[in-house]
Amino acid sequence: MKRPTLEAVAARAGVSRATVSRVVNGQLTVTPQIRDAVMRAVDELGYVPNSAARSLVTQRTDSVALVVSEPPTRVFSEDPMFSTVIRSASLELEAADRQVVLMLAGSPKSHARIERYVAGGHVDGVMLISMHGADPLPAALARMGVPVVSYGRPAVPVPLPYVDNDNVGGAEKAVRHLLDRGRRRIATIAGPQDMIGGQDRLTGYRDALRDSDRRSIVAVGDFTRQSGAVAMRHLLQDDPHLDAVFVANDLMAIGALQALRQAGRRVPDDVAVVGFDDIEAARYTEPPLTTIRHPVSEQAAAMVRLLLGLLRGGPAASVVLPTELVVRDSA
Amino acid sequence: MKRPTLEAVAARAGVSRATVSRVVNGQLTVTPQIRDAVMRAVDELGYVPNSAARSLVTQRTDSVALVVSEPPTRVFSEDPMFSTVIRSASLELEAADRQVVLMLAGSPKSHARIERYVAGGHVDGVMLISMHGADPLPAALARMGVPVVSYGRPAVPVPLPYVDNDNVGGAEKAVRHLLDRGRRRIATIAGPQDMIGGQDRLTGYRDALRDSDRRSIVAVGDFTRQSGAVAMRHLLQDDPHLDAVFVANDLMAIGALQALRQAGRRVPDDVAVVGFDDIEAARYTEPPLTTIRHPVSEQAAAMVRLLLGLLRGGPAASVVLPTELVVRDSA
DNA sequence: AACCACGCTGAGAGCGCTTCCAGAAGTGCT
DNA sequence: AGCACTTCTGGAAGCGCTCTCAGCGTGGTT
Repeated sequence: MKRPTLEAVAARAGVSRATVSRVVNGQLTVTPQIRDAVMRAVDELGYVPNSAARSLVTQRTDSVALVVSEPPTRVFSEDPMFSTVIRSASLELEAADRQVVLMLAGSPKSHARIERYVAGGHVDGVMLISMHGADPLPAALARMGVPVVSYGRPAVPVPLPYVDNDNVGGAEKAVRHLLDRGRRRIATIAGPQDMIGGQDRLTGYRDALRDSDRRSIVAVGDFTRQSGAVAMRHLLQDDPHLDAVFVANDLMAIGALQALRQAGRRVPDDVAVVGFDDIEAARYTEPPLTTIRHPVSEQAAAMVRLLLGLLRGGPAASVVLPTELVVRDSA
Repeated sequence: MKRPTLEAVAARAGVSRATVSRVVNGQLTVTPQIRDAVMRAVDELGYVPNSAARSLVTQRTDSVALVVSEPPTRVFSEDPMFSTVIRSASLELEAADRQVVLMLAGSPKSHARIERYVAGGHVDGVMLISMHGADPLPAALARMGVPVVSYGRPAVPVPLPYVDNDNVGGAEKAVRHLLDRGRRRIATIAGPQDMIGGQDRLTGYRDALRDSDRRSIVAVGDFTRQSGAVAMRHLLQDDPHLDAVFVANDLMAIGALQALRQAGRRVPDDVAVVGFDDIEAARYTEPPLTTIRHPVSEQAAAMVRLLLGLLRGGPAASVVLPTELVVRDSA
C-alpha cells in the first residue's frame, strides 16, 4: 500500500504530471474542467504531495527551527513563559503553513548538531530563544546566511533582528511607581547579569533612581525563587530601613515575599514589593503581587512575523514591545 | 554561494559519488585511505548532506512529530508538565539523532492539517500527547500505518501503544495514606471525567475506599486552581464534617487549600489534603502539600524509546510507570 | 483565406542522493 | 602461471516533484 504519486493522479485524471502539479499548487492557468478532473483524482486516491521531492527541487522546506538555548540555571524550562512562547510561535507559524522543528541547545555538542542541521538547509529560517550572554550560537547562525531572528535582544552585539520587550522602561515604571507612593529607600533584587533581561532591568532601576536623589541598593539573584529569598535577607541585613524593593522577576519576588514574612515585615505597609513578568502565580501570592506585565505571546508572534517577513525578503527591523504596570496589593 | 553536493566532494576527493555516499553514511567497505581522502574533502568543502534528497530515496525523514492535543480548558499549556514532557522527549530524540516536529492540535482544522502532514510521510512516527477523551486524532493516526505512540493511555480504546503512569495505583496510595492516618470522612475532588487521568484517579479513590467501609464524597473540577477552590466549598457544604480530601491534581489542591483557609479549617488538623502530580508549587504551599509524584520526564523518555523501538520494527508494548507518595505537611 | 498571437498542455530535464549491479583489482590456491 | 574467489569502486538508474520550453489548437485580424 504505497502512497500515490503525481504520476498516478495524472494517469487517473488522464493528464500529464505537469498539469497535476499546476493544479495542486494552485496555478490558475488550468482549464476549470481539467482542474476539476484532477481534483477528483486527487481526492479519490488520497494524494498528498511528497515534501522531500518537493523541497528537493524548490529548495524550500516550509519549516523553521525553534532553537531554545537553556541557561545554566534551568529556570527557563520550568518557566511558564517557555511554553507560552512555544505555543504562541507554533500557532502563528501554523497559520502561515510552516512547520516548527524544535531544537534544544543545551550543550556545546548540541550546538554543533544545530549548526550542521541549519547549514544543511533543513529549515528555511531560525528562531532563537537564548537568554544568556555567552551563547556563541546566535553569532554562528547569523554568519551562515540563513534568516535568523531572536526572542529577546541578544546579549552580545550581533547583527540579528530581534523582538524584545522594553525591560528598561518596565523597570523604570516599577521604580517610578514606588517613588510615587512615597517610598524613600528602594532596593532591587537584580537578575543574573549574564542575561540581557537581568542587565536591562537593573539599568532601568538605576535610570529611574538617578533622576531622584535616592541611592541604589542592589542584590543579585539568578531568577529562581530561592535566590530571591536569599537576596532579600541580604538586603534586609544591609539596610534594615529599606521600605521598598523592585525585584527583577516574579519568581524571585515570591521568594522575597517569603523572606519578608519570615523577617516580620508587613507587605506593603513596611516594605512595598514590585515584581516583573506577571506570571500566573503573582495573582495568588499573599498579598497579590504588583508587577510589570509584558506581552509574551505577542512577542513570540511578532518574532514569527519578523522571520516570515525576512523569508519573503523583507527588512530586518527589530521590534520592542511596551510593558505595563499591574497594580495589585504588594505596592 | 551554493552548498556543496556529493558531486563536488567526489570531484575533490577524486572518487565517485557512490563512494562518497558510502563514507558519509559510515559504511565500512571503503578502504581507509580513500575514506580519509573523502573525509578531508568533506571537511574542506563543509559538505552537509541534503536531507530532502536523502529522504526522497530512503523514504525516511529521521524526524518524528510531537503532536500536542490541547484540552478545551487549556490547563495543559499553563501546566509545567507540558514543558517537562517536551523537553525530555526532545532530549531523548536528539540523542537518537531524530528531529522533533512540534504540532499543536487545537481545532478540527488543525487535525486535518496534521493528518495530511503525517499521511504525507513527512515524519517517520508520531508521539501523541492527548488528554481528553473525545479526541478523534489518535484513532485517525493509528489507522494510517504510521507508528504512533501516546503519552498517557488513550481515553477511548484504540490500538495504540502508550506510556502512562499508574494513576489508579497512585490515587489508591493517596487514599490509603489518609486511611492510615485515621481519617474517617475522605472526600475527593476529581478531575474532568473526559480525561483519562481524571477517570483513573477517581477509580483509584473509589477502589481504595471500597475496601474500607467509608462512603465516597465526590466533587468534580477541571484541573484548574479555581475549580479546586469551588469544588472544596461545595464539599464543605455537602459534608461539613469531612476530615480529609484527595485532590486529583496539585493545581486544584492549591485551590482547595485556599478555600479551606477561607472556611477557617486548619490543614492538616481539621482536614488533611493530598494532591497529585508533585508540581514545583506543591513545595511552597501553606502547609507544604503531600502529594503523589509521577515521573514525567521518564514517562516522556519511555515514550520516545517505545516509538524508536517501533521504528526499528519492535513490539508495541505499552508501559505503565509507578508513582510515589511524597509526604509533606498537609496530610 | 492565410497568418499571427495567445492560452493551455505535455515532454523532459534535473534537483541531490542511495543503491544495485557489474567490473576491476587483489588474494590465495593448485 | 593460471584460476577461482573475494573485496572494493564506479556507472547508472531512479526516488517524486517542479518548471522551462516547445507545440498544439483556437480565435481574431488583415
